[in-house]
Amino acid sequence: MSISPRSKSGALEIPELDLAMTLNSGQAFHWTAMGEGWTGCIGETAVFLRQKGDKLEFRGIGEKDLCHYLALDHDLEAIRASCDHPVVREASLGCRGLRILRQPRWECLATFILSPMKQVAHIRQMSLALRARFGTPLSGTPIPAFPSASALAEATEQELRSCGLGFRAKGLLGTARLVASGEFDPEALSTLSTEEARDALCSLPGIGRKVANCILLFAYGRLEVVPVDVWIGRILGSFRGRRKATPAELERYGERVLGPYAGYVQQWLFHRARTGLLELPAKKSTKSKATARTATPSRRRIPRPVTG
DNA sequence: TACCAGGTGAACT
DNA sequence: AGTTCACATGGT
Repeated sequence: MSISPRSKSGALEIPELDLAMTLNSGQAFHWTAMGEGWTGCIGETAVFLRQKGDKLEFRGIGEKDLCHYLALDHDLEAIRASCDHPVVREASLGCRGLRILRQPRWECLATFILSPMKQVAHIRQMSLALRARFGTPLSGTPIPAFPSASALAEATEQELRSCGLGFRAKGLLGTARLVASGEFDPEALSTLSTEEARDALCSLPGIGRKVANCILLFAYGRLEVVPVDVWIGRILGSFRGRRKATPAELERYGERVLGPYAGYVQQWLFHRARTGLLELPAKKSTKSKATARTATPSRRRIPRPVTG
């Protein structure tokens, strides 16, 4: 793999990073395992990454940009300490090293328009198809960047559908046109409050509350927001008890119970549930807590997803 | 085959 | 303001 032959490279000592878990946790969808490392790109820059223990080797990108993308400045220990819910504690320990990335705005925004009613593996397929078809290959590599808004705005809905987007093609095309024309500027959201930025995102076709929250979390560093998808809905519902709740109620509940870094907590729960490792206390056991802790049959497991 | 997936938007009560 | 429905695709 020839990534930027004589460009930047090096190695970093990382206190706490699980690169594989981070790149596979349903935030970014384009990283590909290559041998013991990962190839992909950060914005318009082709990148190779490899983690060996506490050492992170990188090629193609400068240290500063890499640290920004991987959010190595997030204090994970403090974030773990910010929520003392017993189920969260267990999930947080199982997700040590999982970091919420700082993704390029347009790329993250467009990719999450692909996400409704799709599994992570399918979002990956669609995003890779868009890159292959509409993205420009990065210098000297077979890796295409995510297509610009202009590139997608010039496509037809049928062309987008041919990448497997289904009904999502219309929203992506409409949003790409608004961004390409300058009518909507993703960069301008960074100075707005979270509420204002969310309203702005929700004005775009194909973006509702949940997708807007994903974008705010994964591209704008709004670590307090809680995207409520089917998984988080189930989990928060089980935290609350059997009473049925609207998505809005679950989101408010999550913001309150999961603490100031609710977005991080949500990501731990999502990742553990999706990989089949999250167990929840039985909803109303007649047994004592001590019994419930050791007797595994009294615990309820969140159903495993259809794996992709 | 039937069911599900990091939902949204429009049309209903 | 809450509920219901259509919307594409691919995997188990």
